[in-house]
Amino acid sequence: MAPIFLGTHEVKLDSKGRVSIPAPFRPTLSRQGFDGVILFPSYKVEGAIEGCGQDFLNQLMDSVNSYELFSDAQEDLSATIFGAAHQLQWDSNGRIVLPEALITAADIKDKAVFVGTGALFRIWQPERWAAYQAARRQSAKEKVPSLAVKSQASGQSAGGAA
Amino acid sequence: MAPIFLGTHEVKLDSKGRVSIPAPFRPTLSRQGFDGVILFPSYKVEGAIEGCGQDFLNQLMDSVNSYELFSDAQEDLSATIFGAAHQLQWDSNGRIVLPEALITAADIKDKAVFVGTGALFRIWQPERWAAYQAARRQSAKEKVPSLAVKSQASGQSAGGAA
DNA sequence: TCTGAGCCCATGATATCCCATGATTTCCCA
DNA sequence: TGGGAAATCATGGGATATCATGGGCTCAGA
Repeated sequence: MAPIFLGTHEVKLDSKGRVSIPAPFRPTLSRQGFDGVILFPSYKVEGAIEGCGQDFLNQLMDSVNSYELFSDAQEDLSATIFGAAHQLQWDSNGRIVLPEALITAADIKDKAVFVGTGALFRIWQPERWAAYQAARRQSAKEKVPSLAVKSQASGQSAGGAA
Repeated sequence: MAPIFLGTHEVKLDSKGRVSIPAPFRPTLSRQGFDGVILFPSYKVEGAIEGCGQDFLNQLMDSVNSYELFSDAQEDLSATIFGAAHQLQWDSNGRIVLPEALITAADIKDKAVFVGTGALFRIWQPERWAAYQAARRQSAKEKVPSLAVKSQASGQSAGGAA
């Protein structure tokens, strides 16, 4: 089955910087080979953390490998994504410790929001997520009226996947 | 599981020139045959040390052999990589002694950064890495979006067995 | 004997494991 | 269909293992 992350889940950071991976995400991740997640700063959206499982990472590796060895494009990707990525295994309660670097990058304080975006998910500071979501909605309405209607009919899910 | 080096780890050189191999890298390396690393001056990036395990070296050998025997390209690669490579076994605490030649080449003083780049990793002098990362990130932003999309789109069909 | 490399032990800091708790949610049965 | 029992989940906190690092000791070669 295609690994799919859906929905929005707000969680708290405890005193140790731990967060629970939303339970619905866990089976999807486990199925990909290991009980954990891979996190990296989003290369598309400033201030968000990108999350995925082993599968997506492997695809990324393949993408990278399809480039000529030591090519510029390979360089950019490798240095940018792999260098900033964290592979984190969750504990017996399904929690991980968010790395300091990512907490800073996303400006996360005591709460975080996990947002499923299909093949991967994002982690946001709650207010930022709200703002981003609002902006996206607005943008969709202005630029693609017909899509906005279609998107409303199919529910909330279309909003965050852009 | 695909051997993958991820993340950025800063370590210190002690008075004997020893550095700890970041713990997350060690299982990946051990799985490739021996408890150690192979280091060589980066072919692509001036001032960085390239690191890998046995697997990547084998892969490199194959790729070199695919060039015409005695070609210039092979000559370059062989001389640069195989000639200057060091095979280093870590001690009971997971440390290696960085060879003088590599320390000089990378201009490393008392700190070093291990950066995972997927199939291999790099060792940098911290400031150099920061500068390089910033440059690459910028470059990636301009070039990578199409790649990212490609990778996502192919996600549903391609198995994760890489 | 001197020098250097490798080996082992010590230590503080950090991350991991494990158990406990309250709040929901799910399930089952009447 | 309503109520209650059981399971799941998010969260807290203490105990334990791991890691990075520092320093001393030993053996080999010069």
